[in-house]
Amino acid sequence: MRWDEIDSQVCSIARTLSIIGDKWTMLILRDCFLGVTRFSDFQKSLGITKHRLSDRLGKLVDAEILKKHIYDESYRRHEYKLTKKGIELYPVLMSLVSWGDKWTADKDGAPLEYIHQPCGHKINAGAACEHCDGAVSAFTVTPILGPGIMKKVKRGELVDFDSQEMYTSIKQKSN
Amino acid sequence: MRWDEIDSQVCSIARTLSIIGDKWTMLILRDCFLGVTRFSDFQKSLGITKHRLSDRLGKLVDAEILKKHIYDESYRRHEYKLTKKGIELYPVLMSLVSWGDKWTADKDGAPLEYIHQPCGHKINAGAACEHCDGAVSAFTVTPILGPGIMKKVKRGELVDFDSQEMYTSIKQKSN
DNA sequence: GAATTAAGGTTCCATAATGGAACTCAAAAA
DNA sequence: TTTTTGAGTTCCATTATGGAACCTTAATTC
Repeated sequence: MRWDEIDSQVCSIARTLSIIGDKWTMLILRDCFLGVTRFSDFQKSLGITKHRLSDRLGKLVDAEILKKHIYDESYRRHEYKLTKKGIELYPVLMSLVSWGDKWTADKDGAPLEYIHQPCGHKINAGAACEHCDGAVSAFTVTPILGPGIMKKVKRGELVDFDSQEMYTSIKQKSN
Repeated sequence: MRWDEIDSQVCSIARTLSIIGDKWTMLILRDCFLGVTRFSDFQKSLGITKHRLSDRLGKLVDAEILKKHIYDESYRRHEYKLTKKGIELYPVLMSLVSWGDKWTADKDGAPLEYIHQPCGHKINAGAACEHCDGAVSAFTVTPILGPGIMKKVKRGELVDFDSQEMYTSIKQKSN
């Protein structure tokens, strides 16, 4: 079976992966959840080639996971924003984060941590807040810089880390 | 940036995807959680070519997500079993299922449903049981056949559906 | 007001990943 | 003795990807 036939399987996982199971697509979505909206910002953050990014964004728009909005008529420039369908992919991303934090993190710890707004505590597990058991969604969580970034910044590493600007803007939002 | 450099990103999602972000790997893991252990069963269920399956299983073993056990010394035949590290990928799979059930299911509904053993109810959301709010893990859930399979079977479709045997064995386990 | 820059792409080509089919190998069954 | 089965490998044609260069429109800079 070729991969482009995989969505014919009677399986929600196969059908989901036929849409977002591409190598780059999940990282594009990660950036979306962190507030990235413009073509050039995705490209800087990911280091993906332009034609590949163009193709992937187009497919996400086709799948109605992202929507293209024009934000400057004279420039004809747009931003890509998550739809409701896209926002609901949040638990997928969060569960990847949880697993990655536990099993792939370097000695510095998690690069980002996630705060559950209703209760103010860090989220540890897949899609439930350890502290209050409340439901977790993209709207109730704020990302903050975690030790995995902070320690490296303090040590002067990450100087030409392309995503640093992004993380700085996150930090400001969370202050 | 090439994909094989992606694990250098300071991001748990990127590092996780560098291990399991491959097109087929998640589907192999899906089968693992459904109880598939043998090379030929993976191949039948997935329709993946043998050399690709061989490569992917090898990488999962290298990543310590699967462990190879010999189950028949004279035949030199083995089975692939999830390690603790692998079992903890369960929330990732469950969140893909939830999203897929909601956004990609056909009119028949979800192909499989998941029962939370402690309370006996279906799981709806990412990683929490709707009914009792208890924690969800691979050990406390039993898959049963959902309407998306059952209705097709009743209509006589799926006759040469390769995975049918697998689903039948699931059904028996859950009876 | 000519040249440069920026956003958001597209085109071209060489390299890498993948699918399909055929082949291997060892042991058991017919 | 031949065939079958599990678990792979090898070979080759097709497809996907990365890198670099190019394009277009509008704005800025010299």
